[in-house]
Amino acid sequence: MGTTSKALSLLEFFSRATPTIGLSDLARRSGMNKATTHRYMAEMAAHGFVEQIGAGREYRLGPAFLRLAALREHAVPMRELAQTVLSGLSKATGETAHMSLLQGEVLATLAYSYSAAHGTSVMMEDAEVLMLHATSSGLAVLAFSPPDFVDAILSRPLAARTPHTLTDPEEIRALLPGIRASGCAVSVGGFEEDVYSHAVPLFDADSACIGAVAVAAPVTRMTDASRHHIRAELMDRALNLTRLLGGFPPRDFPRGVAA
Amino acid sequence: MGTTSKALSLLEFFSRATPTIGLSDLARRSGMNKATTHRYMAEMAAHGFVEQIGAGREYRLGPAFLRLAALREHAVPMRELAQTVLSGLSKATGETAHMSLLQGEVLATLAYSYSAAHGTSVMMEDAEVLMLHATSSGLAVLAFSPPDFVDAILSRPLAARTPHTLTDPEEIRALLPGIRASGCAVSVGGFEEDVYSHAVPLFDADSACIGAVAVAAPVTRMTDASRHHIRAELMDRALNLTRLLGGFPPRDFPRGVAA
DNA sequence: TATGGGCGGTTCATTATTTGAACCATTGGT
DNA sequence: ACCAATGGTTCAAATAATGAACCGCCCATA
Repeated sequence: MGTTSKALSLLEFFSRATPTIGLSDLARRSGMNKATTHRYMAEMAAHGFVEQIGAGREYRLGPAFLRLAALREHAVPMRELAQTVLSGLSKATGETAHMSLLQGEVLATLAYSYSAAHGTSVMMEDAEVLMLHATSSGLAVLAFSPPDFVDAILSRPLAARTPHTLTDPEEIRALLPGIRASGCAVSVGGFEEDVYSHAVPLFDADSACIGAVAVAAPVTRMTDASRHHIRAELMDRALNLTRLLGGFPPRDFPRGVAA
Repeated sequence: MGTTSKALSLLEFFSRATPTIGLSDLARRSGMNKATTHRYMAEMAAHGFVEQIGAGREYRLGPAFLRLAALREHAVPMRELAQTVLSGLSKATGETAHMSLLQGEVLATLAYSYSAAHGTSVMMEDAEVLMLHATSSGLAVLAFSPPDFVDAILSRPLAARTPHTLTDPEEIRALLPGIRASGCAVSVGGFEEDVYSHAVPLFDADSACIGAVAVAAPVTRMTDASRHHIRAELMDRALNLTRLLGGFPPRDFPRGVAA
């Protein structure tokens, strides 16, 4: 791992929960030397990737990201495409639809859409990070990822987000063939209690899995009929989104509507 | 300059005009060795900052920026950014600085900052609403807005706030090319009597005009020297604010310091 | 008002990392 | 068949990163 990687990895410590981090704190969290941390942050600050704020001189993410995100979106209007597909999906299912992209070993939420069909909906956060083992989206991605990647993920400790989170690597591994066969992963209460979630993977131009689109509903609202309906809509629209993004499903991806 | 800085500087070569760049091309543009360039890009690709696309394996900005921009947006509200820029501007000019955003067909004041340099200052109101035809900010916005928007505004009755308010649509229209050329609009007593006001437009990520930042001074205090000084500071800092907000000035926006 | 512990930031000899000319393997045009 | 590009890799030489100890500061507690 090079110097640049180490510097960039410092950015991973910023999140919704911790939007600003002090120098010592950051050094502690990252396990890096304080001097090293300071040098990295100073270099990134020079490029607008981070900036220091106020009295404590704490660091936070910088303005450069807004500019670069705008350029990215201009070059690849992924978010815009995703948004329209998700709007249609949430409208068709009456539930919350969201899309997340694989970034390293987690999924980052890129876009979501709520439905006004019911008084309650599953709520999402911007830039929320989803564990691969704890969500339907994660399972969908794992099922269509290379074996060594799956091994790498499942060899790490699997944190339980809820009492229903699957934490046994072999149990998870056993689910994957079924997901590969159906093209759709399911998680009940694995990430949030009382959330029933379906997910279908997304693929890039090389048929590599790059993320997933999912529909999340309150468990209380799920019936056999709604499950079937969600599954059909999700499969159809996720495949469409893959195509819109310029990707191709793998040759063995189940194209027909599953039973 | 450290390794990380050099790696990050590679990102500067991506723009709207050149959204994707090949390895050799990037090495050539940056003046770096090809091997070095490749190592940098590989490290940044591992973090999702860039990704390779298609046949030529060209690089483009990666999806990580979308997530980090969302976090930045969450951590730093627009008002706070505006406030710091305005503080600097009022301090530098010794006059009142304010920023307003286009909301429908009027400008809404978002933030302002007074200076303690003089015994008197132009006073502002919170959330004050500014008419587009009666203020320097409004003229700045009109000058950089689409023609149909300008037509819509100027076809309505134009109320006179003071005896000096411009109310003739054609007279206003005639001012716009000059504002476009200089990047800076001026109003003397159009909104409040005895107020001399300069304004520079703000732009979003699509180079659409979203508002303006302005400096308002008592007419009695204005000299050629102070006008020139205000204009220079305003241009500089307004452009900076556009950048901080993740926006881009239009390509034809006058970047150099006007005479 | 001392004092101790936290903070952000800096130093400099030691050390590990970056560096780049030359090198493949491919591709596409002539 | 060739040439000139491309993206990518190698390895000894050279340079840049590293981190324990340090500074000055602020603030809460004694």
